[in-house]
Amino acid sequence: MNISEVSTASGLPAKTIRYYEDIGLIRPARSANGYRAFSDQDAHKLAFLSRARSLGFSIEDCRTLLALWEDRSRASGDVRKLAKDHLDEIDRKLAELHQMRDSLAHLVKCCAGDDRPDCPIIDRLAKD
Amino acid sequence: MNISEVSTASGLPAKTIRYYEDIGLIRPARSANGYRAFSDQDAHKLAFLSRARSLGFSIEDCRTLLALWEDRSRASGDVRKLAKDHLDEIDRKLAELHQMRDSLAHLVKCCAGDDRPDCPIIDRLAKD
DNA sequence: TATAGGGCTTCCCACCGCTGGAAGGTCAAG
DNA sequence: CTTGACCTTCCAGCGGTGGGAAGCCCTATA
Repeated sequence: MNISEVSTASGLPAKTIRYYEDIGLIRPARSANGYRAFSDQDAHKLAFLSRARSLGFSIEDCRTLLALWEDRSRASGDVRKLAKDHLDEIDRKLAELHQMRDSLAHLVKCCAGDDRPDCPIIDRLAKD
Repeated sequence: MNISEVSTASGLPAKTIRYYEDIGLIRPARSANGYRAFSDQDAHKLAFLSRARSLGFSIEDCRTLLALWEDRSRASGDVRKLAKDHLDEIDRKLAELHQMRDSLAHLVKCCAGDDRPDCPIIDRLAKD
């Protein structure tokens, strides 16, 4: 398989796939002409990576997850811990974003949004 | 005021303040010794920036907000639009994060997290 | 067989918003 | 006179791509 094929199959841009090789997440073979030659296993890995990334795992987490995937004697506890830590991090970000959203929504609601200069949003930022 | 003083006052790291000068958000004067000499107005601007950033506005949005703040003939509608667009963006991110969180929470809940290798998290990522 | 087009390669730069560190000038206290 | 805290500039790097240049390779058509 050439890169465009695994790209379509995995949903990852070719650029991203080359980057993943650069940082050692995958090691596709090379054809005689220098083109990357992806095996089915490479394609599976890329699909795995694509799904892990879409769940928000960092590249380093993905590296660990790949290793755990390939380790048949893994402990599911290790996977769970990684996922739980990530979940906690997401919850932290969610709380932060919610906080932002509520403040902002309140300000937007209070602002007349007309031609006059008076603006509670600016006032809040300036806090004068 | 030297940089450490406005840093403490605004809650922004000195590095960040220098960066803000670099990109033209503030233009503090200079003392004879080459040190930045911040006026009260500079300090106000930095506090404004700090609050705007903590509401998640991008640097470019902050630049616009600063200009609107200083424009006494501004239309509050312009401020409101900026804030509303940002709010919509936050809502988009919140939805995306919620989606991640729910998928991940489900998987974490389903995983035994013990010494055995069977793991629904890995299974989902591998989708074999 | 020549040529046109697409796909592939490597390489380097840009993005955002800082952050760290090195190398060196300045200032106030002891 | 030295120490140490503060300030300066500059350069590099983070994550995770994306854009684009320069150049090779492959296939199809004229």
